[in-house]
Amino acid sequence: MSGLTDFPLLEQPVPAREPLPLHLKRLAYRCNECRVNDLCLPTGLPLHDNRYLGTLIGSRIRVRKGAALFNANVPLSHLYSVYSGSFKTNLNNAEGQGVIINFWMPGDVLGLDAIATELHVCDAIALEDSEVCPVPYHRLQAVAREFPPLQQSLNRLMSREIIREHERVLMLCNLSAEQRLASFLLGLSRRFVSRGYSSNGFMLCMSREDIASYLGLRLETICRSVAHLRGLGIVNLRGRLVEILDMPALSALELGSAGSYAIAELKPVKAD
Amino acid sequence: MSGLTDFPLLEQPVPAREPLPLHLKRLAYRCNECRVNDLCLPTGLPLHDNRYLGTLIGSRIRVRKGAALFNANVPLSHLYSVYSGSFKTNLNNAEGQGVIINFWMPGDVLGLDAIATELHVCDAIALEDSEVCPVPYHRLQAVAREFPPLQQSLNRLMSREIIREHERVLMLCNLSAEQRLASFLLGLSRRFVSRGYSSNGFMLCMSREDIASYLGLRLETICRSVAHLRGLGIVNLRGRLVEILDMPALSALELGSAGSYAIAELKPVKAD
DNA sequence: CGCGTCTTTGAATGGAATCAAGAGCGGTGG
DNA sequence: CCACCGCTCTTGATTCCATTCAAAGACGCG
Repeated sequence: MSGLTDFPLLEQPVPAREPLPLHLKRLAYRCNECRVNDLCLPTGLPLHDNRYLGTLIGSRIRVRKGAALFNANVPLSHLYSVYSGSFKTNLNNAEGQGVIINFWMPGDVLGLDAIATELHVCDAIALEDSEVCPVPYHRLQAVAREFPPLQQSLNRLMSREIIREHERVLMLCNLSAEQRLASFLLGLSRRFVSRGYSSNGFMLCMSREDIASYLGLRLETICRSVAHLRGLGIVNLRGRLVEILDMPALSALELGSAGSYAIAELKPVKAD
Repeated sequence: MSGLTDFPLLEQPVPAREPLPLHLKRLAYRCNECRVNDLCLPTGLPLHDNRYLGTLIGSRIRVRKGAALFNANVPLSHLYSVYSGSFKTNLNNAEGQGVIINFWMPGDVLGLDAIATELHVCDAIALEDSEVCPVPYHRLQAVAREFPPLQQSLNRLMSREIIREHERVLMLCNLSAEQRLASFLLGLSRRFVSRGYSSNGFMLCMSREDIASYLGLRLETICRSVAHLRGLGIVNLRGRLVEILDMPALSALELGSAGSYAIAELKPVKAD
């Protein structure tokens, strides 16, 4: 609204090909060395060019397990990129009904849904002790104006979030409880892989109730579905420790009986 | 990617305060006189300034009832703003299961979900003979670079779409069939109001099956819920003609029995 | 160890899906 | 004008899956 005058940095924009002033270099380096920069805002930017980002991102913030990173109806000041740990975002209506909108892992950017109104719409709660990189939103806008690839990256993040919600709706409308759970585990697995972790062994950072809320079910239904998958020998899931034993079978489950994998042939296996 | 060279217009950007060349004026005028420009891309732009938009928006395209404006997996060339008529967008998975992602009315902008991959993810089908204003996407990016309020407007549209999906998920996870229908009718009503139409009398442009898909239900369930609301004397809904008889009661239904409006007191009314 | 929280499992219930049949509606053509 | 057709919509009977209510077990933490 008020133009660029709030951001003295931008009145002398950094020339793209000249060496950076020292005070920028230190911060810029942070993104370059970050393990998840390819998932975060720098997505698609040439790495040597995220000097622009470096001028943006403040020092990391620690959030204790159970604490809120932000709450609904609070003005949007920063977007937050998860550096370590994990979060859930929660949408509540006036009557106290709520759902978990998403779980967020390192590299994910929180707060995009607040851009429309400049008020947060969700509560963001840390699922474990976590760290985030704060990105001052108005400054981001200004920098993105000077550096179009950054704007593009932001556009893509928002669009991808729309698509993710599309897929969630598809799940909620078409899949049974067990299919939803299979889909959830596969989704987590893929996300761990893209962060360099194992695809078939990982730790859940959320409770059964959180999973239920995310999948549009009750926690008892999650327990029953877990028990069933365990009985089929597809996953070994005890407490929050997940081990996927038969990835193809899990994928077949997610897709429903139409899949090429013959689910009917899976026999229950006695757990020892 | 390829910079500005594809867009000769932008190599001599229009100075913000000088009179527009004639060839721009004609098109710009179109947005100014459009009945829904305040819902569309020009949202929040000073009207005298949507000269920039005028350079963007091509002449309107007509789409026949039942025809596709675009299909999934097709490269994103344009965003489309609905000028008249209405559309549905459909997301299908590999197994042929699908859902309706949204219904689109004049002023709504279609295609934002394609920005991440530059491929459309949905099919967009006209529900009646319709007209859209095509907005070439790459040109839009370039113009938005020169004219930041336009970029802001685009950001807000995307963010609002994320929020809309949040609310849809909340509905799918928490509301009964009848509450979903109430919520759907109220949503339509509000959208008609913001377009200058009656809040309590309108025509549905979609079939029962489309409504069912949107609400995560079966078409028989829609029929039953409609019959029940009719029996309660809350709506007069016959075929595709909707008349909301008791708006407060409908709102109370949407919110569930926790609302201040005493649903229990509503007695079934004999239809004549 | 004891407490509270989270998780598991069981039995009964209920709401929406499914299966099935018939009614209404609009368009077409004789 | 009416008969016919296809499509959408409506209603009924039954089934099934997830919810609800309930109680006990496991786990982590002070």
